[in-house]
Amino acid sequence: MRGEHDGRADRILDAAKELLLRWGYRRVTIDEIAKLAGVGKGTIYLHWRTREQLFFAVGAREAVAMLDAVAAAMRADPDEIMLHRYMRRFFLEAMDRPVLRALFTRDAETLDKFLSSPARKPLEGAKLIASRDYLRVLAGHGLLRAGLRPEDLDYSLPTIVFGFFAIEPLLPPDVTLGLEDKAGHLADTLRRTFEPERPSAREPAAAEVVEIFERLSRDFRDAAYGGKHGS
Amino acid sequence: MRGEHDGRADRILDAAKELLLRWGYRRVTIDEIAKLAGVGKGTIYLHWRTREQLFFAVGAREAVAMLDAVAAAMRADPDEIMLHRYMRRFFLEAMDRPVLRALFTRDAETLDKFLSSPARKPLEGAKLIASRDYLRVLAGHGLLRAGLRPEDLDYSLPTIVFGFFAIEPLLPPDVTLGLEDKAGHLADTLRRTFEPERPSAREPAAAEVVEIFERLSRDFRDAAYGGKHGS
DNA sequence: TGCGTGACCAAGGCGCTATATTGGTCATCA
DNA sequence: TGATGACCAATATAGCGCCTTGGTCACGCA
Repeated sequence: MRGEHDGRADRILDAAKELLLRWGYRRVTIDEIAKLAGVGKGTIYLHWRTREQLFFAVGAREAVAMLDAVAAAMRADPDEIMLHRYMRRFFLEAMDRPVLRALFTRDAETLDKFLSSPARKPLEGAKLIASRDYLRVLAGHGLLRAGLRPEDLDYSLPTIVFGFFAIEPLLPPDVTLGLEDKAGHLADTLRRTFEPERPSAREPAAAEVVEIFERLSRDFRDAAYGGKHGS
Repeated sequence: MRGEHDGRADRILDAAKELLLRWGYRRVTIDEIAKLAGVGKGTIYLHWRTREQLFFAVGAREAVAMLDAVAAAMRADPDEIMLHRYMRRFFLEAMDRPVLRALFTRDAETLDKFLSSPARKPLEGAKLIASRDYLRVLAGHGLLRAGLRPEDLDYSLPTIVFGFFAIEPLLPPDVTLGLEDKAGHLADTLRRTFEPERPSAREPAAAEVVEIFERLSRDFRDAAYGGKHGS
């Protein structure tokens, strides 16, 4: 059931994404997606079991693109693996991708019921924001505050990051602050709260961290295209 | 039009609050409130112009109670004026008051349309979380990080605090963390992000700060009982 | 004589039925 | 043997009276 990679799945995901952003989750029908993608309706169900799974795949593919950008940046500059640098990029990359922006800012207009749908679960939450593995590597290399254990971040880190995303739809329209500024404030908060004043060298940890994000990216890719086999 | 303080307004607000918490904003009718308060329906409109204003007053009165508790704590212990101590108490006091908890966690079940109603505006936002005046006093007495101006906090501070409230309804039911722990994490974040490592003495600023919160409390009290005259 | 009241009214909400839409299946076809 | 679209049950929507309810105000009681 896997293997036919003529890009048909991507054409379908492209169609679903475009219609999602144009009309919002509730108004997009499978028939429309099939027509726009140039396939029969049944074909969609050869790739994903349900409508929900299909839209989950749309999000997962965006996450893959973002994670790949993150990993590339880390390969180019090891400093980028620092928690505050990573989350800064995370924020910027996510806000630049309409689907992820809608997801993280909980845009009810676009996502509607999808916000509370079970298929979303693997996408949301701490898993994506910062895997336990990543934090363990940081801690192991002296890149987190002394005495701070990865599990200490389970609550604080996602909560702080969540705030910066969730506040977006509530900001008055006349805020002069740009995305870069906001990302900068987020990074500053995380650096002061979770990182040591004089961190160790980043290079020793870089390869390991990059590998973690590459694996995360593969996981999301598998989840997106292999949705047939459940989450 | 002001002056009859036989506690009638409070009886009405008590009734509105009880019904609000029991049934949610949408299901509570003015008739029910009047009956429970033991007054005629028209009497309610002698105090507030609209249903919205009445419910705003319910929230404002809760805010008054919270601000009074805050001011009392500051009077008892000047250390309490520190930003991280204040916000710790703010979080705990707000989460302990069902109406404020619903307001700050954006509990849609309870508040429904009231969440987006215009009458809410004076209640929400940075005004309540930390007035510019308060931050100016802190800065003036060396209780904020050097070089940090009050307006630098306009975005970061409410955003961080908002995150800790707004994450609440999204937390899995099995989180073992208690309110005190959460408040502690919030305080820790704010202290490390916004306060100096070795802050000056608090006493010199205490009286000024207390006065600011007392004034804020009075403003909310006026807004609650004098709703007839607009927000 | 002026505060408090509840009958009153327009406006919006709610339930009900009939109709249309649509997610998902599967017999059929190339 | 993979792709398709007619088909179906389930759900959403539109239409439409009826009922509820926010807000007013003429009246009467203290």
